[in-house]
Amino acid sequence: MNKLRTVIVDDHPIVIEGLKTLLKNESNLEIVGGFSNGTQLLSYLDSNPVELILLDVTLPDINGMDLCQMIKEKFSTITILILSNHTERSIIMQTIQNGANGYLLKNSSLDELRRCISSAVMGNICYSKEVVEIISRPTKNQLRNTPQLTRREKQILSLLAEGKTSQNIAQELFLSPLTVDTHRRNLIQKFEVKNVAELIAAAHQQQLL
Amino acid sequence: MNKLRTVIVDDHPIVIEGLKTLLKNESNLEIVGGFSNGTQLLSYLDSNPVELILLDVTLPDINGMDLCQMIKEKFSTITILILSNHTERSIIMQTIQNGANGYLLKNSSLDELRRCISSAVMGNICYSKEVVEIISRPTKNQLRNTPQLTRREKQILSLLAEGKTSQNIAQELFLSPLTVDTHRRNLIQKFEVKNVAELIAAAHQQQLL
DNA sequence: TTTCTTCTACTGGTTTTCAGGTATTTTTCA
DNA sequence: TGAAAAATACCTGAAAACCAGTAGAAGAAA
Repeated sequence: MNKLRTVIVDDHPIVIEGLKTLLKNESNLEIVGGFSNGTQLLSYLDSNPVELILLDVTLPDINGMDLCQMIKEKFSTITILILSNHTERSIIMQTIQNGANGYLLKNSSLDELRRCISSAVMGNICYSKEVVEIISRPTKNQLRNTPQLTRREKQILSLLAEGKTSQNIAQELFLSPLTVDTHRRNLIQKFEVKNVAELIAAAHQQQLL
Repeated sequence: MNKLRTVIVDDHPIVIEGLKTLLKNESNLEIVGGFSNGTQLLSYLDSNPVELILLDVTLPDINGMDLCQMIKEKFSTITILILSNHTERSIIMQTIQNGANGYLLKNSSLDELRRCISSAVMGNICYSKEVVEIISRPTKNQLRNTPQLTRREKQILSLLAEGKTSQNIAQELFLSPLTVDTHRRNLIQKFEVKNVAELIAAAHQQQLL
């Protein structure tokens, strides 16, 4: 098997150099480039074959998440590993959703990096250990504040999220609008929010929609 | 290394039997039980050591996502692999968030199952190939319909999601409430929704909040 | 410099929500 | 079977949102 042509993208040149040094003895890959912004990377990709990209999220011009998506759209066969300091769940999830094949924190060990590279190249999605924890953890926190909803309340909640008015909902469910109003009011109370807009946002955050 | 004590949970007894047969020759694991609902599983776990659970999402009493969370809270060392037919992104994501160590579709090959088991046991999160695709795919579809928002609109959108009224927002941004109203109206138009409730839901779906 | 976009602000009228209650009837389940 | 929880329904008035259209000012881009 040929060596994987690999590029490193990070806004700190030091990190690029560090990674180059760290990886130069790897038998299965060959660092063919290092870039400190997205534009450079994109123009390089246009004229050079690359198999693996180690990509930072924080870049001066295009953020790594968007960049990831752009690359995947054009060159779907390239494997992209995100190498970042961001520990927020939402960022991790979004990179994955944008097609990244893995997510590592920058303090990951070389072993983990190796492991993720080979795993990702084989088509897996691979996370470093801390990242696995981050992904799994938040649920409990979220669920702690999650109010218990009755069946009817859940139903009305989702209809509200569809932009329906109490009137509409009442018609749909063969209820009095006043009843729907009551349920709506109970929902707002249970979630401790001010109005339906915030209710929807809260419900979404707690994955109830 | 000892064999992994493994249980299978699925509402179809046939699937349980099938998996047992399929896995009985695996050198690294030993099937110690098969259950067709969550309650049975939970009471078994209370008095028997288990290292690996192959878990279905659709169960008659407790759904697999919730069950997963309950197990992880009590027995955090148990590895849980979800084995399901559900191909909806949201379900996959939620099982992972609830602590599952992997997600496979039931039509996965034995090879994939083997691969995921060993990967998951080592602390990874592992998906079967189709699942990787599902996770990565939707972005484009979502982003296609995403309206372009101006800076002000984004700002007001997120304030609306906090449950603030036009009045509140106007005060906060030193604007006329009428102006805020206009922005709100433009947002509702751009997203092609009926009201703020639906607006928030739509914005959330498109990861704008 | 002109055009386009964005941000700003207004009029006037209708509909809906929100906040404070109260109260009866079903379900649920211990 | 009896209590608790859930679902149903009502009242009132104020506040807020929604609808439809218009339009000037500032800034960016062509």
